[in-house]
Amino acid sequence: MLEQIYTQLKDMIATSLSELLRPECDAQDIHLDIPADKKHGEYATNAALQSARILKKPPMSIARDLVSIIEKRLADHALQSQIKKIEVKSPGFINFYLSPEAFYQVLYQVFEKQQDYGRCDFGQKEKILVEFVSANPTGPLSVAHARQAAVGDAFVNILNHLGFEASKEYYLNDAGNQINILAQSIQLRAREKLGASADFPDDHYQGEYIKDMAKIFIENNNVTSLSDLEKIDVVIIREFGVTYLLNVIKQDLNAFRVYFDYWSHESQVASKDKVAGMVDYLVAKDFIKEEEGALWFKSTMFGDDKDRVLKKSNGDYTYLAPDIVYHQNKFDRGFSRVFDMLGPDHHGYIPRLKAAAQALGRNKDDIEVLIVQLVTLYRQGEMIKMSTRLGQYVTLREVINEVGVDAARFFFLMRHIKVHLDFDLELAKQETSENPVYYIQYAYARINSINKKAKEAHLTPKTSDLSLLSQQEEIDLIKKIGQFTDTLKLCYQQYDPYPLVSYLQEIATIFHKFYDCHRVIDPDEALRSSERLALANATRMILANGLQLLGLSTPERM
RNA sequence: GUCCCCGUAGCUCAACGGAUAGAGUGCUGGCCUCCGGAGCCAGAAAUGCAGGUUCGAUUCCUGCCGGGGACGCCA
Repeated sequence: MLEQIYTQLKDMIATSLSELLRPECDAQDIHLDIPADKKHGEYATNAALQSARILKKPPMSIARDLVSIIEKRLADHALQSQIKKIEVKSPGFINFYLSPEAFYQVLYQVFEKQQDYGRCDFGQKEKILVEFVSANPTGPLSVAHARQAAVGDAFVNILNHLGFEASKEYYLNDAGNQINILAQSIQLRAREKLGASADFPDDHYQGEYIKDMAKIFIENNNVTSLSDLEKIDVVIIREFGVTYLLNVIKQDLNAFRVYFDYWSHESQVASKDKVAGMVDYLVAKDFIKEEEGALWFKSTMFGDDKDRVLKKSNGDYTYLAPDIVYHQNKFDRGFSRVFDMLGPDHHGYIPRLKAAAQALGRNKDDIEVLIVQLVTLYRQGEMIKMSTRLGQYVTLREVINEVGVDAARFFFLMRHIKVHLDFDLELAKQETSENPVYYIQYAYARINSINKKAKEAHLTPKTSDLSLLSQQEEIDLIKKIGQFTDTLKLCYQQYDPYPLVSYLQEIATIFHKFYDCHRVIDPDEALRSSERLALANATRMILANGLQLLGLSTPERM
């Protein structure tokens, strides 16, 4: 409802302004904002300030002219009953104050839509594929992957709530060079187990889990001697390794409550012949050049700063080649836009991907790359050093075991994706009472507690006379509830679920204040109690929806 | 050398180009005869430096200083 008022009001300001500007020029973009300070009303526009230069008049006088036009138009408009007051404030802002009736619509809507509140057709069912985590199956997931998992999962949930048809995809690099190294690593560790002393190269996977895998492999295949082992093709070991680690990864993700819609295997979607076919296509399009015995993708044609090797002089393809095939595959599957979540070390890869999109005949914005910055783990203020190569890193599983899924997911979500994240394990675990996720969940639990008391008192939520909700804290809460959908849209615009996190903290704060100032169940005022109960339950619905979108639980009690 | 991210309160972080720069934490002091004190209220405390664009800059642009990261015929 507030959304409708917002767009209608914005339209009205735009047309009124263009009346003022005529014939000089057309009205440009109108900004209608929600002021940070509620003293400035529910909405505010800077239209007068912006047109001061064009009209060569003082902003204040433009604002007054604009308001008189708006008021004239308002006279026979449906909006009139929704707007209580229009005010001009120095240096030229126009502030709009809504009538209480406008706010109360929000509550009706929440009760009507329940868990579907906030759903809209904003996304127009656009098919979007979000690929994230996509860690190579060469070891358990680390905390860096964990951040992507939490962010990607929440982001897709939000997109779907906004009316997109978004899916979660994990791309499994099961064909590259690193998989051969994985197989060799297992093989070497198996030899060691069987008594052979072998050098273990630095570029092989050093983690202890490789030794465990070697042991299991030996047992599963009844290998009792070195000669038994020699008879086994390394391909068998490779398959064992990938399958085993894929299973580990899936279990870790499930424990983290992240479930992917699709698992694409490089070996299938980008097989050697498909890659060769893609190269042929690019050659035919003249996007390929040959130099120093290698084939280069002429990505500079599409804005990249240098051309990129696609096929090495030794005949092998680089990572880029199957990746282009893979992205074609995504488009072939009917997705109109694809999002790739990558680590900051891949930011140089973005122009290559955008170039690829264009070489495939798509728009460069059909591939969007979301760079998720690194996570630094701390324990009691001490930084934990990690190295993937040495197999020294904290796994997702360890974080889950130590701080729990809710706290872990929340910590990964509590910063913009573009900034480094400091994650202090002790903070997430020990100071639970000061942990922001509990602050939000506590608000939810409190409402459940109120509901229990209400039931005992035979009170039910009612919205028959919402005008009883006139206290400042009540109005503040209703207004915040009305901003839920806008917040989700902001998440989409920023390609980041963070705004929802901050919104939930804010609404929890407002609720706690409301709770502290006013008794919901007031034995002396049954009628008002019912209305307040309705307000509390609308808040409960928002908290539940928001927490669920972020993949956080909604504990009835704490 | 080129590119990316970040410099805001003691610490960790906010602020679609807007009005008096907000939270948490820590510090000081208050609040349950009552729906859960994992809560609420009050106080002190900040935009790295120099220019530019703008009616208006923490935000955008340029340069500098400082911190982190990336720049392979690796994946």
